[in-house]
Formats: sequence, C-alpha cells, structure tokens
Amino acid sequence: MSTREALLDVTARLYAEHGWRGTTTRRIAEAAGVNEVTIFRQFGSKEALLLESIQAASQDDEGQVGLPVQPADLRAELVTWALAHHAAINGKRQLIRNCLAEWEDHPELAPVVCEGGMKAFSETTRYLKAARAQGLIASTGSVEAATVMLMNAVFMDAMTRDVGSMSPPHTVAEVIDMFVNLILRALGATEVA
Amino acid sequence: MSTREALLDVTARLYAEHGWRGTTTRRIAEAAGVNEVTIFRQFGSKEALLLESIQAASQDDEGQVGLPVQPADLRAELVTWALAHHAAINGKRQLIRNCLAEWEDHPELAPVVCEGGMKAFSETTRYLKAARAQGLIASTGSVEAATVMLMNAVFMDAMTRDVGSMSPPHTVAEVIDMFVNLILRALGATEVA
DNA sequence: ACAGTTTGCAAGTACCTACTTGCTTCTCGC
DNA sequence: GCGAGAAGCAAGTAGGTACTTGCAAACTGT
Repeated sequence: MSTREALLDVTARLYAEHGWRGTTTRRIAEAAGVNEVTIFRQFGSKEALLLESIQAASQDDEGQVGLPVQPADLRAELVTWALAHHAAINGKRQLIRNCLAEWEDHPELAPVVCEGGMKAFSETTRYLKAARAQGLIASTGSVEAATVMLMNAVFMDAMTRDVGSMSPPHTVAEVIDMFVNLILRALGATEVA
Repeated sequence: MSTREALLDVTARLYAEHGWRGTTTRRIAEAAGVNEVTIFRQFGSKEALLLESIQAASQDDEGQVGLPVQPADLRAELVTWALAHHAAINGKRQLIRNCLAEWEDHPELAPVVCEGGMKAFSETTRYLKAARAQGLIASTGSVEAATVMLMNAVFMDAMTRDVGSMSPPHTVAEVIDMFVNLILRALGATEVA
C-alpha cells in the first residue's frame, strides 16, 4: 500500500471520527505512520487531502445489491434491498453525519450525502412502477411517496441506531420487515399475508 | 437582557453554525459584544457554556401543537401535527445536525437529538391507538411502524431540505400530505378519499 | 455614600494549528 | 552503480486556542 493510499485511508477514518477541524494534519500523520510534511508534499494542503479522501471513501459502494429488473416477489426483494441499503448506510454513518453537519462550510462534499439516496430513490421508484405495470400493486397512491418513506425510514434507522434510545429496540431485520410490510400495504400489494 | 442570557443565546447560534470546535470563545465574546474573560468568569469554561446553551436552545419548544386526545379527523389532525413537528425540527436542524455528528465526543448532548423524537413517537402512537380503538383505522398492521415511518419521513425532510436535491422538489405541505395519506392507507383508515 | 459585585482592558501562559525550509537518507528503475 | 523521486528529520513561522492574572471603571443595593 502506497503512502498516498495509506494517507487517504486513515484520513477518511479520522474525519468520520472527529470531523473536519478535529482531523488535524498531526493526527493524520501519526495514524498513518508518516511524517507530517509528507502530507503537504503529496496533497499540497489539508483541504485537498480531506476532500479527496472523503470523496473516495463515500464512493466505494462495496458491490451493492440492486433490485431486479422484473419484480417477482415484492416483499422478499424489497427486504433484501433494504437490508443491503441499511448496511451500506450504517457503515458510513459517521462520515455522513459529519458531512451533513459541515456541508455549509464545505459544500463540495454535499454529494457524499445525496448521491446514495438519489440512486436508491430512482431505482426503487423504477422497481415499484414496474410492479405497478405488472399489476402487483394497486394503481392508486404515489409510488414516489412510498419510495421516499421507505428510504427515509431505512436511512434514519441506519444513522441513529448507535445513538441509543432513538430507534425502537428492535433488530434491523425486524424493523425493515415492518417498514416493507407497511409500504406494501399502503400500495395495495396483492400478495400480502 | 443580562450578559449571561446574551452569552447563552449567541453561543447556541454559533454552535449551530460552526460546531463545537468552530465555536471559539473569541467568536462568542465578539458576537455577544462582551469581553472574552467574562465568559470564563460567568461559566468557568467553554465546555460549561456550550453545554448549558445547547441544552437551553434545544428545550424551548415554542408551544408545540399536540395531537388531540380524542381523534376525530385523522387526516387533518395528523397533517396539522406533522406540519408543526416539521417546523420545529427545521428551526433546529443545524443544531441537531451538529449534535448528531458530535455526540460521540459529547454524549451529554444526545438528549438534544432524541428528546423531541421520543415525545413525538409516544404521542403519535397514543393517538393512533386511540383511533384504532374507535374503529377509525383497521385493527391489523403495526401502529408503531406507521408512527416511526411518518416521523422519520418528516424528520428527514426537515433536516435535509436545505441541502438541495436531497428531498424531492415539493412544498413542505405537499410532502406531508403525501406522507400522511400513505400512512393512513397503510393503516386502513376508513375515510380516505 | 459606601461596599460589593460585575465588567472591561491589557497582557501573558502554554499549547495547538497549518504549513514551510533545508538537509539527509532511502529506494527503485536503468 | 547511479541518478531521481520519495521519504524522514529538525527547526521554524505566523497565527489560533482555552484560560489566567492584575487592575481600573462601572453599576447595584442598602
């Protein structure tokens, strides 16, 4: 692993833990086992290093599970997708929290917060519209609203699960099951138990 | 307005804008039109001032609109409540974002994030259970899940509305209308258009 | 009018911050 | 083996950070 990669790696980790101001060049150098001047020789400034490392860290999508092109088992497919989405968000929750708090000072990293959500939104909407075309859900009701609610529910649970007493004391699987059931009921899914 | 109150006031504002580390004693003193030493004479330390001011700022609930004891018009009452809830969160969104990002460094201010949500959850659950007892909604489906989803949806919209392209390009009223409709449909409300 | 509290002001302490400079040492391709 | 780029090291710059001290001025209640 090159010095550059090591620096990008530990910087993203430190940023998630301590935020922009808390991630000092001294700490980065220590954590990476590198001399502090190397940072400036490699990246020019703290800002450049932070931006590059945060963007890199937010983009490794770890081969995310997508929704199938043709909906078959709505419930199972949505649950699988939601679980994967939850895990992806949960893994980056500290990073996202800091980006969310600091996006006014550093608007460049707003995409970090939005990108995942945007992709998930468009894919789920596409999927639910296909399901509607197949007659798997009723033709009334807003698919977009359902998508947003499901995504927000999953997002919030993933983001606040560690804060304690924010989310209800349920398993991730349990919570997602409840959410998917509720959404399907609202959309008038034909095969709900 | 006493010096103490002025300090508490501007400190909370600065914290919402710049976070813990970004809220320096020098800036606080400047913004409050007060000498820096006054801070330490009044509060002893930056930490004490920040804690007191943040807790104070998070607690002024501005006479929040509650849900009625006896449910009558489910849709209208939920929409009114959700709008008030949305406004309350939106007013404190920067404060909440920073508390959420920094709660590991300063766990004392976790209540700032949780408290409002907890109260809203219990009240909405109580309300929906009353509605169920009155036969206004179906007896199947989890009232808790519906509550969590509605609250999360409102919370997320209020928190990310300024980030841009995160929430869909709709009015607050429009979005909340969609959310409430969806929840009522999922709960099998009897009088949905 | 007098005592006590509160505030302002100026200066200083000890440490952290990003960032630079000059020089030496290592490593890697040819 | 040798030259070039990358790294380490020590020191320094200029500024910010929380916090302290001593003293004078202003306000407060009795």
